[in-house]
Amino acid sequence: MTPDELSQALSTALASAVADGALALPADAVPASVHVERPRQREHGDWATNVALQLAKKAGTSPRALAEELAGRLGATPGIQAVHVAGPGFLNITLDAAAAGELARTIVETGAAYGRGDSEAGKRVNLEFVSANPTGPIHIGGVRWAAVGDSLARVLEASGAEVAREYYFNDHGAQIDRFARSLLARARGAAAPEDGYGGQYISEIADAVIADALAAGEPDPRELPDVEAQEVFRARGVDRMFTEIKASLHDFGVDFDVYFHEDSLHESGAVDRAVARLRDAGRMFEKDGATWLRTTEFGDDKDRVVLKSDGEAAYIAGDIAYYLDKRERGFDEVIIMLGADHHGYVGRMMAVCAAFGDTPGTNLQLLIGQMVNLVKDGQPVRMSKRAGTVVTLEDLVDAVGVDAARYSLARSSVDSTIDLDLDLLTRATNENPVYYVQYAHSRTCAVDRNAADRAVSRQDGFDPSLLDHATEAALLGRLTEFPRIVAQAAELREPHRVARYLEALAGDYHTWYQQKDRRVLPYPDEAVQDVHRTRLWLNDAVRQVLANGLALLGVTAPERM
RNA sequence: GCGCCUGUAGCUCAGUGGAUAGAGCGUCUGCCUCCGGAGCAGAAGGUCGGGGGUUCGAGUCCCUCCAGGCGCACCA
Repeated sequence: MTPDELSQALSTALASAVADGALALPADAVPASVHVERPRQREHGDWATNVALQLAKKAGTSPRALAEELAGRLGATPGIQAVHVAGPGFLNITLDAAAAGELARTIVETGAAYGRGDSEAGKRVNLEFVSANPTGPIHIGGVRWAAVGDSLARVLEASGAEVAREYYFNDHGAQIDRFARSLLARARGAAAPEDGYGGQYISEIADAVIADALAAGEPDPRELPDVEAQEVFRARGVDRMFTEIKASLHDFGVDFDVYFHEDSLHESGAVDRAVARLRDAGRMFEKDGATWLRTTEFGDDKDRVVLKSDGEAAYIAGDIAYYLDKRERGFDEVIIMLGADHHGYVGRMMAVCAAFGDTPGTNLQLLIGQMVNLVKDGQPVRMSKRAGTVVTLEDLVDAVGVDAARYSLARSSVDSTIDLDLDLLTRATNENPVYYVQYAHSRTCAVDRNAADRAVSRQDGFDPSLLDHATEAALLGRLTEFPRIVAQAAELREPHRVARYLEALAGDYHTWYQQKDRRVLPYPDEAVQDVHRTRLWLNDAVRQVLANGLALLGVTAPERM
């Protein structure tokens, strides 16, 4: 019996009580589905509901009386072993072992599809994340979005959404000019320009640009006049950086469907078109020689300049055009993950969304994530290129590997600032919970290998009623939750819930495994019996769910460690 | 000054109104006579930042104060 079926049974019990006149509840107060949850305390059964507490007042009765009424009607339902009324009016439900144990077979037979659902079905989602500027390698802050964003995309896809992963490549404007000037200065052995970029990578990129140009049969860009030289360093430098970023993300297991170039919006006239459209809609006004969007009309705290008094487009003009472009490509939900240092954009971007006649929060969703801090010896370390405390994506992967990096970044809520310990990165990595989960998975695989040797197979003799131990009930209950966890992670845009779930599941598995009288394999002097075959189903169900969950996080599920 | 986020065990963090607030790491005590000890069982460790309020019930919702982070451009 699944939680959905149980919820349905409760709903039916309520409806019949109302129909009988046993319950004086208005028909519209009967919930279509009753919320059931896993109680924290094992003694409280497999499932619990507070529905009696919530409806008692409306029904003009006491919570306990209502609960008793429901318990009586529910007791006869097949698959339910016991229903108890507890505390102020909780309904605690225990399923019979066979009904619960059936799940092991269901999961194994469903395979990789177990956990998938349709809660986001029919949605076309554009998910933008990372979008780091091409003026340097991706540092630790961007890596967090890579890990979380890609997992979110996977979770949304598992819930039925069609997802495009998109990277906004910021290759237009003053930052890029500074980048180009920095490359040129370095190439000519001059000091970095004021507010330019000074990292070691600048030298490497500058050298690469020269090599690329020469290889292409072009003159040495250092010898060109300043303006032309800077243009060569800009174009080739950005291209180099772009290639590097793409490659390191790929090595991290993150591939984008679209790398969108900001420059293209300006070149194609998309910016002009978007601005014209807002102007026609009466959302723009002129003041002080500039053209403004009246974002205050939609809740922003101040109006925004879109076209500066010198005629140039302000940065937001690109964002406006980009948003419109995504919508015109047919995405009904445009999601953008941003760092906390960009949270000031929320008001203006939501206003842009509304100005186009769209619904903020639906057509446009901005997810703000907090920053990653570096910590050494318990003290915060400012990221500084000169001090060598910039941790890039590649540094992180070199230190701990892709699995540990992705997992540790994806297992926390993005609302929390993360402290990353520099010493921990360079020391032993076994403290990462990813190993706890992966170990559980490889254990299930070890059991499978040994089972094959002992000729224990899932061929015949599956008897779910044999899964009657407390540790088995706990494990089955946990396995039941997986589809809900995935749906919830998608709905709330919180993929870290998957990681936390896997840790709990791994814990339940280890506990079960450790029970000496619950071995999958018979002892040497013992014959293979149905209990062994049946437990193998459970073992394999756990393996499947661990594998499915790790896949949602972009982490491997090793068969051996 | 205004806005967003955070404050939970020694540390890093879970906990979208439920019952006795959890995990990992760290500390202490046990467990390899058989499926992998990267594991398990147990112990110690908490005014859930403070104070009000809503509710049958608040770590969770509301108000307020305190502390920390991040923002408040005709920069990108």
